[in-house]
Amino acid sequence: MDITRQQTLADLLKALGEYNRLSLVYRLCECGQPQNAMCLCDCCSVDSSVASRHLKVLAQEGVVNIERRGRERIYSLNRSEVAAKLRELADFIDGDSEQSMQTERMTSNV
Amino acid sequence: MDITRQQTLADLLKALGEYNRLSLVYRLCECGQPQNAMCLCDCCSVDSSVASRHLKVLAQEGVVNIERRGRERIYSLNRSEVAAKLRELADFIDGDSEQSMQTERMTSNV
DNA sequence: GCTATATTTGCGCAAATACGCAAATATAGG
DNA sequence: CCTATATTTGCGTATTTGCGCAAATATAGC
Repeated sequence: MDITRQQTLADLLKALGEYNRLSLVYRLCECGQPQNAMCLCDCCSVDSSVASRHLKVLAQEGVVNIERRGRERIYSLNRSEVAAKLRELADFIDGDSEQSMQTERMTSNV
Repeated sequence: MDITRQQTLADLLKALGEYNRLSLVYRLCECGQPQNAMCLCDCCSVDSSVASRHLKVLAQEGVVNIERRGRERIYSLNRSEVAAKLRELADFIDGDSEQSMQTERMTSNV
C-alpha cells in the first residue's frame, strides 16, 4: 500500500474523527442543503472561529466544498467522494481481495 | 442522530485516523492472519510499548479482537463489524435517505 | 525457582489540538 | 465613507496524544 495514500486516508479519518467536525458533517448531511458557517456553528455550539477552523480542516481533506457568496462562505458536502473513500476502506478491510477467505475460518488453527 | 452513537463513531474514526494505528490495521488486513504484538510492531517501527497501546485503543473501539495465547496476545481484525460501520457512515453521507436527491443538483441554485 | 520472551504500565517530554476571545479582514448596502 | 454582518487570524491556554525508556507483570520451559 502506498504510504502517501495511507497518510491521506489517515488524515481524512482524523478529520472526521473529531466530535464537533463530525457534527458539522452530520448537519450538512441532514439539512440537505449547503450552509454558511454561522448556521453551521449552531449545531456544535462553539465559537464561530472554531467552526471556521473545523470547516477549513474538512475542506482541506476534501470533505466539504466552499463556495464564496458575498461575505458568506457556503459549505456543501462532497457526498460521493467521501462515501467512496469510506467504502474503499470498508472493502479493503472486509477483504474482498484474496486474503480474507483463507483467514476468516483459519483463526482457529491453533 | 443519537449523540452517544455519534461520539462512538467519532471515536472509531479517530482510532483509525492515526497513521501508525492505520498501519497496524493494514498489516492485519494484508497478512491475512492474526498476529502477535511483536510481529505487528515491526510494521510501524515503533517501540513495542507503543504498539501495545495502539492495539489497546483499536481493541477498545472494537477494531481488533484479542486472544490470549500463552504469553502472547494474538490480534485479529474485526473485519465485518468495522466494514459495516464504515459503510453505514458512507450510506448516510451518500444520502441514500431522502435528503440528498433534492440537493445534488440544487447546489447551483444561486 | 530461574531464565527468556511477550506484554503492560509508569513516567516524563514534546508536539499537536481544540478552544475562546479579540482584532483584523472582506464585503454588502446604505 | 460608514456601518453591519460573515469570516479569518493571532494569541494564549488547557488538554490530549504519541513516543521512548525502564520497570513491572505474566507465562513458557527448563
